[in-house]
Amino acid sequence: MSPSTRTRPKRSAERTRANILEAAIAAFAEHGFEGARIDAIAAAAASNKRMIYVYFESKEGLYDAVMRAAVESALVTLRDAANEELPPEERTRRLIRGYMHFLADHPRFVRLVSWESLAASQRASVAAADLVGGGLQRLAQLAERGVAEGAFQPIGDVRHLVAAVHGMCLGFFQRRSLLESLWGADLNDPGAVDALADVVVSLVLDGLRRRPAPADRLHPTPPETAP
Amino acid sequence: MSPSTRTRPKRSAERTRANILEAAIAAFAEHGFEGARIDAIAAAAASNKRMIYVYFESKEGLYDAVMRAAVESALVTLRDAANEELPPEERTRRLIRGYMHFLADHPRFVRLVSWESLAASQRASVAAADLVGGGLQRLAQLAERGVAEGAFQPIGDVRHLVAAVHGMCLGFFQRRSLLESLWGADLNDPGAVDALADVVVSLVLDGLRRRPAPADRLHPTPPETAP
Amino acid sequence: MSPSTRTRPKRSAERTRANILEAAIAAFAEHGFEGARIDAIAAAAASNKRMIYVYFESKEGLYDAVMRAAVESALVTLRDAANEELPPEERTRRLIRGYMHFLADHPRFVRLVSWESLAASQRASVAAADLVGGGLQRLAQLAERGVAEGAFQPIGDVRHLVAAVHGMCLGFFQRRSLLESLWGADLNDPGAVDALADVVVSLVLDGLRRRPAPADRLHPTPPETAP
Amino acid sequence: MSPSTRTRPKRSAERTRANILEAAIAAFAEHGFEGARIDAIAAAAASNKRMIYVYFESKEGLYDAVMRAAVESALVTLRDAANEELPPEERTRRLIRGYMHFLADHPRFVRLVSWESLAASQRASVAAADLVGGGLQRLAQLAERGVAEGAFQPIGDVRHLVAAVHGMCLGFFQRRSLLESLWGADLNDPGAVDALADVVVSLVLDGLRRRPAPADRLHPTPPETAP
DNA sequence: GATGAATGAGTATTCATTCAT
DNA sequence: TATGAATGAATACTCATTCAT
Repeated sequence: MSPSTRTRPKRSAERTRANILEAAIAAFAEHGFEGARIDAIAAAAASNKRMIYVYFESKEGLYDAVMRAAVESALVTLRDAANEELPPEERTRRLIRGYMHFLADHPRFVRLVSWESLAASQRASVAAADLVGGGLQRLAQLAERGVAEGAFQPIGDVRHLVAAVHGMCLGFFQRRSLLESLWGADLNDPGAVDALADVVVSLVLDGLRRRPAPADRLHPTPPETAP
Repeated sequence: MSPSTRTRPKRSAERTRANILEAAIAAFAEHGFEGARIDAIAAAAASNKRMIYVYFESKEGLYDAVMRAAVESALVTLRDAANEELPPEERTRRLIRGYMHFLADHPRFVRLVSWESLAASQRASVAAADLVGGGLQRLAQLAERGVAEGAFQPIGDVRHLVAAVHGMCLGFFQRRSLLESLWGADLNDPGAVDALADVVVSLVLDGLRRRPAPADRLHPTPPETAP
Repeated sequence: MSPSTRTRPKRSAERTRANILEAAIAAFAEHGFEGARIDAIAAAAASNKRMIYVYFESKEGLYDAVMRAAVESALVTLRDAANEELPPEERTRRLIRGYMHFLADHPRFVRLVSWESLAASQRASVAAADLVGGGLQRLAQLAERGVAEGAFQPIGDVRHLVAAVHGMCLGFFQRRSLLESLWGADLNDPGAVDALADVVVSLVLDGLRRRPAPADRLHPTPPETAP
Repeated sequence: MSPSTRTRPKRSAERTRANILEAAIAAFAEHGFEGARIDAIAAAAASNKRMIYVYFESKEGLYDAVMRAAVESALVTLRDAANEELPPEERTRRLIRGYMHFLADHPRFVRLVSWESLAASQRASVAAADLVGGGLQRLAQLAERGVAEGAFQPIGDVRHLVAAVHGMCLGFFQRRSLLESLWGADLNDPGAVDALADVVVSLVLDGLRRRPAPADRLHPTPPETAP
């Protein structure tokens, strides 16, 4: 019995599972946990309702698998960007750009995370919270390194800062359609996403307040230390 | 006490309507449109299911009333803050602080808006979108005035900036419980909210990148104090 | 206390009752017992739901009153036509014409009777059955008098004949809209009703079969008495 | 007996569908559209409520299927009778007898058509109207052929005549229980139906008015016996 | 493993009817 | 007498889940 012949049925089983998962991702992203319909998922997967229960045990089980898959794919995509060795500012720019492009390219991920954060009180799918929590902590470490290296000034709690940046980036894509119609823009266009990312980067690095020419920079910014 | 002056009739349309609306706000905020149960709302309002249909026509009608009420309360709270005549930086600080305190004080509003933005593709409750859209546009005008007055440097599209700030503020409270447990903080504490708001304000006004202070920075920020 | 002042409230009470009854006739005629809505009737009567229960005790009570009123109005209209002293043929013509005009002028009566005959198995409103039954018996007596007077030939059971004629007449108006659209006719037009009545009269009196000229009429019709 | 040849699987879509349809025919015939209860139909079909929606989509869908089935069965039964090549009088007799026996044998059909004609204004189930309308037109053609062949004298509009006959026949069975109790007869007895049909036939062919027999009337009615 | 039929608990909605004023 | 609010039982319809083949 060659391994290839033994693999055939398993292949098809895996494919069924994958089809269901794919259909479920689409459904849960679109309608949320309550709104998604098992019937519709089975139909979209060109499979049978019973199979969902065979492979995933219940609607909740399926939902968990969906969240796990989404988080996993996010991790894979984002890990690389975070690990590059670059000067703090450039690393910041890269991270923000990378994250925003990921969000732009994965609207279903954005929606899944959003639904999940709303339902968090009721269901116990820790996956998403872990992802966000873990990601935020990692970013906080990077930011602290920037401070330690003297590139960044310490404003308040670094973890707050990180959460703020995360909110900015995610927010654009949570309100994607509203903003697109408000701006007459199309966030499928990578150029548009770059421009948006640049706004975030500028804001994070330089802020909004106009300041005098760099020639006479002698004191650190906090004005109350002045007199 | 004559019966005609009795102010608390047991059968009062207004009171019943208000009870139902209150219960519905809680339910829709907690479970979203699909997840909320008419039965539960009627029970929580200590009223009868039928009354919901008398006063609100349908679940969707009730939902619309809830959104309208939420948006209205938000507008009332925010209008004042936006209308004050103050120098741009101070106005910015006030607006951000005011908005964040509003969000901190109205977690149900945060959830309602979040559910709504997810369901926007399916339902046509324009209320929330209008609020956010309108609010963003108003803020954009304010920011542009700041630029015109020479207080702000123009970074990218002002509307992008405004959306970014909105995302920051709202994001904190969308992920409220996650962040609270991550930070060991309690966002019911006004002080904690102030601190968070200050991070946002600092970020918006000054950015993160450390730069030498200008020679003539002798006084606190308000520019109009310089003769 | 003059009778006129004492009558005032009674007048208004009677008027309320009459309004309700009128609205109920319309509603029951249009939608039948199950389909009629108490709410709609109260609204159409520009009165209050409670009044219906005050005056008629229940939906069924109201329905009974409606049937009684309908039957009564029918009796009033039809009694005269039947009591005239005329030769049998003319009386037949008059009766049929009169009945058909009554049906044409009272579509709600037609519908009420039709609903009732369908619901007869379930409700015990004998009124309509009595009317039809009583009317049929009266007609049967008239027909028998015609036979006794030698004007009519006895075909089968006279009661069958009467039921057949009743079915013809009523049937036109039970299928009124279908026939109107099929014929391109308008049964509100008295002329059209007359024409229709003439068909019935001709059929009843002379039948369809063409027969030889009247000159050589020597024997009574029944052919089996011939040889 | 191999399992594959087993003809009575406990789970058979067709059987379930048929059971539901049968139960629905009974229910709609008995109570009409509004009065029929989905719960009761499911119970009577020894099936599950859900199945009704799987097979028929909605109560209205089920009702349509019921009407379609009823009409179809009527058409099958009546088509043959109408297509026979016979002399006009005999064809008339056959048609009337056939139709009346069909009505006597299918009381549910009578009730369904009656409910439908009352509700016609509200629902759009064209089936029944089409049947009656189509049937009437076909009969009208037959009658006109009789006139053309010289067997019938033209009285008024042929279409009126046909509607009248239809009303007679249907009317007997719409008022079935009333007439049965009035006559002390049982219309389940084919003989009784025949007698009733003969009344209709006599009326249609010869009318009621007594007239002297024509000289050459030597033989019983069937004209083809005269050489 | 895969399929389609079946089910029971639940969901929004409606109705006739009855209080309270 | 009249009014408007309230109610509980029912009604059409839906869903996740489980048999039977």
